[in-house]
Amino acid sequence: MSASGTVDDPSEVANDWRDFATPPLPPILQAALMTFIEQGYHGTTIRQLAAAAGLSVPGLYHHYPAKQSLLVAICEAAMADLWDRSRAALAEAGEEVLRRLDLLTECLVLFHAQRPELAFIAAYEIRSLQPEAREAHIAARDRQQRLMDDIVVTGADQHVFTTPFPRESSRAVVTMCTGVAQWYHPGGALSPAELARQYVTMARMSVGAPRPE
Amino acid sequence: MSASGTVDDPSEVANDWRDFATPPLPPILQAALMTFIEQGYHGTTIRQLAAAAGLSVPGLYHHYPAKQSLLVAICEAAMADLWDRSRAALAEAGEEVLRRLDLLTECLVLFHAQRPELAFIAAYEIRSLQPEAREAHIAARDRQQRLMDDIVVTGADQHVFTTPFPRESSRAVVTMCTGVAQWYHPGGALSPAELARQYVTMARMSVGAPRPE
DNA sequence: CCCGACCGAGCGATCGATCGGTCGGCCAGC
DNA sequence: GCTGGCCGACCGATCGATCGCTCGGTCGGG
Repeated sequence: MSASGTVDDPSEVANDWRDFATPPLPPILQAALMTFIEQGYHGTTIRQLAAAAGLSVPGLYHHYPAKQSLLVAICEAAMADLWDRSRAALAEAGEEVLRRLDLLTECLVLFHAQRPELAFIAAYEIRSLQPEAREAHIAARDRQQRLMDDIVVTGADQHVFTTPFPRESSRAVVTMCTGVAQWYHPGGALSPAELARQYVTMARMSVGAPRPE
Repeated sequence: MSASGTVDDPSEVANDWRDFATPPLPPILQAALMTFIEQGYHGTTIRQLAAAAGLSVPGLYHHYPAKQSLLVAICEAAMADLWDRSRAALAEAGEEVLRRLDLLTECLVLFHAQRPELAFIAAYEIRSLQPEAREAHIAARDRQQRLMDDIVVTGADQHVFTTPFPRESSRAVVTMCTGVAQWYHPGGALSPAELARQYVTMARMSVGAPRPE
């Protein structure tokens, strides 16, 4: 909303889906995210959230009307960020299915390696969302999954991918990319870019596409 | 059915790792498991747990000394069950790495399809375990992961698997099998056995092994 | 002199856990 | 065959602590 100081201009993210320099969340939400990661949503108290944000309890309520709204804001930001990056990656990829598979896989791995906390909460705190927000979140997740489904099914139709089970292979590829968020942390042996290259190869193997050179 | 042993004999589970007929948990823990699935550990109250078990609050405390001990008991049962089945599957498989990959994959998929609730809690409620129990749980998980790691690394050494990244492929295979618990439910289009056959093929593709006929 | 940002104090509700019981079945002694 | 004692299973009532949240302020910048 504010014109001057915001760093998270959605068009900026969409134009460079490989860039993770700009923080994805305002400070209060970032502090809440880290606390939710460690203790879970229901395991975190309002007082802990306020302390993590460097505020008193009423100070926190001045910015967000309820504990639930913090989680909702985090989940919405996570899904929107991944969605924008995915669309940008597919726009860059063009129409060839193999290249679309490569870039969407790269995008998924980069996101889950660079924003593991965001991805973790968005994936495993769905139960803590109240019904309305949960439905919206699930719809966003299904829409995201469909990006990969379309690619793998199309590739199988065109006999570019030889998998006998396109839908299951698609789910498996997305699952293994999503799983990166559970163990990767930025100081690891592999850089996110190197990791993404490995996963591009593994994704190709999983759907029965030729390996890159 | 079997010539020796009773149905409750734990060695029987180890001897028939494909059988999921006998309930894995006593009724109170089973009720607690379903409640944890729906609302998470911290989101569940002692009163809900007691009601789900058909008991009063003190009645529940008569069987388990604390809320935490219910979660610990569930996690321990889950890890022990999967571990016993995996050992039995590998014992049946013999020494050939391809067959070891096939049977361990089948075992993982069957478990995660037949016991999705157990697998889900064991995987995503680790944060809710107190430090001591959490360490033991993580050790059990690492030991379980190592079963697949050894197979894939050995297969790559023997040039039976052509994957350029044995360790990463192993993690990817386990991740995609584990992911089954997140979406499969027993009334689905595929039976657990059919699903396992698909995943055996996908696991082979992921590590670069020849597909089955 | 007003308004957005923020805080100390405290609200009612609910949390996990505990206390002092009740009740039915089992078993030894006679 | 009866009885007194005992124990595991279970419960109503309630504990102190803590929960999410709110009220009535303070205070500095415009």
